[in-house]
Amino acid sequence: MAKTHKAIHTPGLEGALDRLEHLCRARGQRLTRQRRAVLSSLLSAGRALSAYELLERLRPEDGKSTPASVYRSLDFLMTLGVVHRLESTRSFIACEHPETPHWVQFLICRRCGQVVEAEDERIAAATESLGQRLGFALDQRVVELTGVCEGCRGSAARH
Amino acid sequence: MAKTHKAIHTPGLEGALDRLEHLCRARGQRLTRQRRAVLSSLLSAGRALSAYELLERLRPEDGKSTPASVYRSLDFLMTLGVVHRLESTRSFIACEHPETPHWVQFLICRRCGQVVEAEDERIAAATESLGQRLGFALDQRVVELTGVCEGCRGSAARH
DNA sequence: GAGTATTTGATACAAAGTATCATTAACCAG
DNA sequence: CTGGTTAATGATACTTTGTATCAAATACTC
Ligand SMILES: [Zn+2]
Ligand SMILES: [Zn+2]
Ligand SMILES: [Zn+2]
Ligand SMILES: [Zn+2]
Repeated sequence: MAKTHKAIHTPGLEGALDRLEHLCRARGQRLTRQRRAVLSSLLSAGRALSAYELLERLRPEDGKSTPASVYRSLDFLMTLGVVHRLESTRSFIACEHPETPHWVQFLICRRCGQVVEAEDERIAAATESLGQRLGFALDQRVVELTGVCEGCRGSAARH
Repeated sequence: MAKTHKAIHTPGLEGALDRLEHLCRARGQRLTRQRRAVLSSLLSAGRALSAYELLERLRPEDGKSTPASVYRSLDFLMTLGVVHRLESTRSFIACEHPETPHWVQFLICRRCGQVVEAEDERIAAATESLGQRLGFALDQRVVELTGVCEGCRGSAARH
């Protein structure tokens, strides 16, 4: 009944959890067990998960998680910027470079589900300038580019 | 019991329905009453509607519409390019310039719900080039920029 | 270690989207 | 203007995704 963390070796997991702790402290917000579990689950998944997939991964460790509580934790982690939501797949993914606040773009492979988080300055500049030109004060930018990744195209001779 | 169309005067409605007819004919696809009704309902709404809002607007004229059939019509109209789906608000909107196939961006006002459909070349070029750089063959680009429109900022002195 | 405000658990529900299969209707040919 | 054919719809039931409410638990401060 050792209750030590499972020694999953996800690169950067420890660092990410430390960062989470600091972020919470800096903002005077509480770091709860579930918030930690949600982030760490997303990190070790290594891919985007729906809220309910996430819930299932939490269950073994924490049988009393509910959809509402998972969504609450996800919302919290998103305001901290350490988790992003993919609108076009209704799923959530851990941020790949949460050091800085950022406007990012996602590239999503429709075959293997791989998601790459990019931070392209041309896109950032172009969207910002479009917003200004049309008189919008933007506060959220969803840029999700779906297609087929290189690997999948390679292994797609037929079909 | 006159079953003539209601004489709603939405600018461009007739033109849009004609275009729909031609598109269907050109592709050898069927133009059904419901498909016409869905497009015309979206057009006269003049804003984005959720599938269920749309369903309610269809009901008075066509009491036997169901969610499934509405979604089917929407999917059809989207493949034709005359309707777009807004991922970030889970809603649908008639295309504002369906003449040409296009990659568009949406600006969405979070206060009044206004949606502007833009076709910005810098964004198109930048996203395409990002895709190439990362090895993705893109087939879908979701660019949805949310903020507050000029009008709403004006009338927002307080709050 | 106790106090307090925040978070969570439990429950129930709302909203969004899909599967299946028998029936209907759009289109075409004649 | 018939039918005949095939794609689309209707009916039904269900899955997935997301929220509201309020009492109980817990993270943080002192
Ligand atoms: Zn990020
Ligand atoms: Zn792939
Ligand atoms: Zn359009
Ligand atoms: Zn507005």
